[in-house]
Amino acid sequence: MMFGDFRLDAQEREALNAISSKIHKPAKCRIYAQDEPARYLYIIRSGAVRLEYQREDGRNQIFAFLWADNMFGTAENGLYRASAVTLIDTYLFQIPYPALRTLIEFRPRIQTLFLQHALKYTRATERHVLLATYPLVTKRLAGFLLECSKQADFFDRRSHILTLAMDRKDIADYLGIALETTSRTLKVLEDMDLIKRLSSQRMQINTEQIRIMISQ
Amino acid sequence: MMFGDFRLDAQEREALNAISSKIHKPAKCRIYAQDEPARYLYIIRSGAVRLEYQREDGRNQIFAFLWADNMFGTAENGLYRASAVTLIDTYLFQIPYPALRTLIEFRPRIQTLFLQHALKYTRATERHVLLATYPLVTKRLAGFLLECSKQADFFDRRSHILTLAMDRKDIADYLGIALETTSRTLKVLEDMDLIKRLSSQRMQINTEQIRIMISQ
DNA sequence: CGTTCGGTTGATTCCGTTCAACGCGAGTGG
DNA sequence: CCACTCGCGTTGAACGGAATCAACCGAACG
Repeated sequence: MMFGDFRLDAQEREALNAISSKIHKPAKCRIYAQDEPARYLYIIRSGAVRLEYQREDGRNQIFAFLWADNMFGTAENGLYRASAVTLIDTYLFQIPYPALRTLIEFRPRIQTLFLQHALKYTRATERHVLLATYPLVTKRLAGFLLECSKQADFFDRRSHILTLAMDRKDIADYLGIALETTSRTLKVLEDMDLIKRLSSQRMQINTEQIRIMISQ
Repeated sequence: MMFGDFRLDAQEREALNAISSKIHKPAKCRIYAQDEPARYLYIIRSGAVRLEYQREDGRNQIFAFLWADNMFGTAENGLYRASAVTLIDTYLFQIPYPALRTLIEFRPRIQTLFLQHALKYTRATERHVLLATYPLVTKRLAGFLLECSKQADFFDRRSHILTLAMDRKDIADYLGIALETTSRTLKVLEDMDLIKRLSSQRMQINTEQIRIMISQ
């Protein structure tokens, strides 16, 4: 990575802190809506957020699920490109764009942080493309579970138990499939002994076997 | 956009120029390969490039088609994430990463340029997700043609004639469909009077009607 | 004139969508 | 406490669209 080792120094961190406010949102709460003027940039302190895009034809596409330490709220022509909605109880940093721009003029080095995050988000979106274009839905979903299991907060490495913060519709809208297919395919994965469903939101997953299945 | 109005000043441009070399690649030439150590960042002066990702299962996924003024060559853990291949005769700026890092330490403001490009690429990738997840292939391909028609170098606004720099396989690998489907779907679009094929690489396209079709 | 490569077309198969019904737990009010 | 509803997840049957495998076409090239 280009700036993998970058860290803000104490002064920079404080300067950024000075213009940020800490805010809280309960679960299933809209933080902002698509096409609304982009006033703030957000950083997740804890919780989870989905970015969703409303298509002209009425369907919904989820661009990303975001976790602690991720950033969101980038704009296109001054407007938010997608809506941001909390999946669960979430705490955020809220940074007003005008103040941020001023800060960056004085301390251009801070941009590295944002460049770092932009590159991270881009990689995630590329992985998203890879998932969403698997011709077989089993691979899409299996790959999605692997992706989720990278989130330490929601995956226990000992017991291999994954807790999903999103519902079936969210998964379907992320992978571009019908929500019934999500259900059915989870069953297929269970029949292949790749996962064991404990409840609708919790499952034990066999990461090794899943990886093998995907690469075939 | 966050830094839509940013421009390098004369000094900065010169400093960046000093560490860049101008190189040339003929059509269908590999610039670098996936998983190779990332030594250079590239900016396209003229021409067109595709970024392609080789999957474990042997299939190929194209991440993006890039045109003049675009940047590519970002790394993950020091390695290129995808291969870069020219579609046509292409002229590039080649910027070595070590020199770039040093330059940025002295002139951190230059980073804005890279942040700008990263955000632009991210938006393109999000549009890619939207295209690749249309349930109907006709919409995927139609949307792709619209996307291509944004490139002034390859689309004549008067005659509405689009020149494709990529072949059928590339389009298929970009949209996640079979190459035969690309052919068939072009025929469907022609039967719907949305396009008129002049040759395999050139076609006249009805952007208005296509937009309407997609939003239904 | 034969070869090769990219593009097109055809027939069959299969996978995911659609529309519909059903199950189940949580919350609510009588 | 039970009946009812509501949201969410699951299951079933029929349909349709894209993949696959195969053949074919035409232009470029030696």
